Amino acid sequence: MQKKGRFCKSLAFSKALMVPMLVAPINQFTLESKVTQTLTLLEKCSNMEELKQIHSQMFKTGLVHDTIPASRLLAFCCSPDSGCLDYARKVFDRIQDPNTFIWNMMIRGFSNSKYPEEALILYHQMLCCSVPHNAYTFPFLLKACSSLSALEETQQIHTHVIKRGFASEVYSANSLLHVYATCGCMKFAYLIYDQLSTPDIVSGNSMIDGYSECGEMDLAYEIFKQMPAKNIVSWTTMISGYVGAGMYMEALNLFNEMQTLGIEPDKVVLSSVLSACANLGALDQGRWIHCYIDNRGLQIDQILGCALIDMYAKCGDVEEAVKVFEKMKKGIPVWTPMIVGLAIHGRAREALNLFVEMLEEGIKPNPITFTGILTACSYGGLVNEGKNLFHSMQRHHGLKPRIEHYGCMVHLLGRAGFLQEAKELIKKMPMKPNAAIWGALLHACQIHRNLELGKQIGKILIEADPGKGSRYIQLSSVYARRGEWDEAAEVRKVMKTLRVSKLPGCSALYLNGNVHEFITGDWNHPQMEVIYHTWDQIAESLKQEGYEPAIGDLLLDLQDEEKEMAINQHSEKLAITFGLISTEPGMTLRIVNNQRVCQDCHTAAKLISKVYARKIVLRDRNRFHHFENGKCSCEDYW
DNA sequence: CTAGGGTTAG
Repeated sequence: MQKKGRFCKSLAFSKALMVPMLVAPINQFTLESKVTQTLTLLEKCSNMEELKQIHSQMFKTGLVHDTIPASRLLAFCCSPDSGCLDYARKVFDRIQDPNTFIWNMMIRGFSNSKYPEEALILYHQMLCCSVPHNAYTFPFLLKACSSLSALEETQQIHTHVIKRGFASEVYSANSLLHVYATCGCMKFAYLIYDQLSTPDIVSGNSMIDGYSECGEMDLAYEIFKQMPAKNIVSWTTMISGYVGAGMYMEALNLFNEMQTLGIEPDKVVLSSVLSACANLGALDQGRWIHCYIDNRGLQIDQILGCALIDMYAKCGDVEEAVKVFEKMKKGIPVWTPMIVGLAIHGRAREALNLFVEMLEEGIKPNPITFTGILTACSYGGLVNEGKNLFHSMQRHHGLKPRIEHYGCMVHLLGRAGFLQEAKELIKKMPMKPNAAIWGALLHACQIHRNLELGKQIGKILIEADPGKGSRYIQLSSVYARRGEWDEAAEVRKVMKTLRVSKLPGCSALYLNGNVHEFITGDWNHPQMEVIYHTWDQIAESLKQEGYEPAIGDLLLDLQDEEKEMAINQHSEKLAITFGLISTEPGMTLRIVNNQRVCQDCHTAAKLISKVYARKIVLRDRNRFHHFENGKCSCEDYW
């Protein structure tokens, strides 16, 4: 009975015999030569089709029950790229008393798969079968815990690690440490780290990563600094930790230090550094890295290409981004960051064309592609295209719109003046609207002067995002615009009582590799006297062109003169002024600002581009403004 | 066998 069952199962495997022979049959000589031949075949095997043929030959030669060839067979099935875990499972189930090696392999297979929970189930079975553990068991198993963020299971396994005497075995200990670190349990992670008699580089790297994830950059750096030996992973982890925490300058400084020490960067650390450059708008550094990549002949993979294109786009040099994209197009195409890049520069039509081309090439868009393309539509005022794309997301691409896509749509509708429709969409959306959604609607209310709705939304917004200063300012300026000064002042007072502060406005100007930072109202730049004096002259010449300081949105119940003074101190103006006096006539000014550019600075920049015949490329919090000959690429809606 | 990377609405 049992035998018959087995035979039937083996038939299921030999189905592969029906397809043309991919693998030469085994000559049946001695047992030893059969084993060697099978092992050689398994080594050369490159896909499941071949594997199935080898497997069926193993039935014929009887080698299915031989531990070594059977293990090899399983190993192939468990490999993440070309294997097939279902098949592995079937093979495994028919092995009598699998040894530790085989159990480990199965656990590893599932921990690297889409179903890591299966690895935990297997481990449970392994325990039931009283199979001994070895040094490989826990690292594989804990990898599954780490992908599942399964803290409770990790703690249980932790006790097993101790009981079975693996607590001081570095691989097991490091694996445990890593799970705790990725789950944000730095107390436990530290416990393990502290108890290791000689923590190694991997232990340290996991600690750095863990602290970075928790935003504890000082502690992360403390570990980094104290590590007796570091490798490229240590540097990468620390640098990308800084990038994740928004500490881009620290990331670049550390990268420079790394190079001073003669450590050769690889593509992993370079993609992190490129991200830092992108966020800072540090075009020169970014270009340097691009040159470095080319000179070293480093292979540009998808991630690196993505980082490069994003860097060029966010540093204002879209043309260069397009060059990189075109060059990569044949090999590893990176459409999404290119579409996003065109979008933030307001080049909506080009972004749309690229999207169409991408579909024609048969490349599947992902959710980020859609945020990019919807952003492009909203900046370009392409309402119908945007609506159609939004609907096609689910209908044609099987992607459920996420909150950020609704955000794009609120912005798209709001920008075009369809405030009610935007409001309806928020009401209809299947998830709870967040601050970004309300913020987009409120901004549209301000732009289209629907102040009644703006007041309502402003209140909701503060409830949704009470810790953010700019939200109070937004509401307060709605009141100010209506001339309701008492209410405006009241909002400000609440802000003060709650000790919510507003991020100061900051603009950076990049000149010959140096960064010049200006903060609104700050006089700390050595040439500040000259800058303010020059601005007064510029303002005079702009006024002759019809410039009137736009003080209507200012919140405070100040005299007009005082208001004018307040906007004259905006960091954008200081940076532009400094740029005008520090560069040759005709040179493009590149400025990065940390907030949404205000109405007045926008108007001033437009006029300056005409009067002083300068191109100004201004990156604000959300997008780029290219000022040229009195006009802005955003067409005055941002 | 353990550790590191990119693109995400306003």
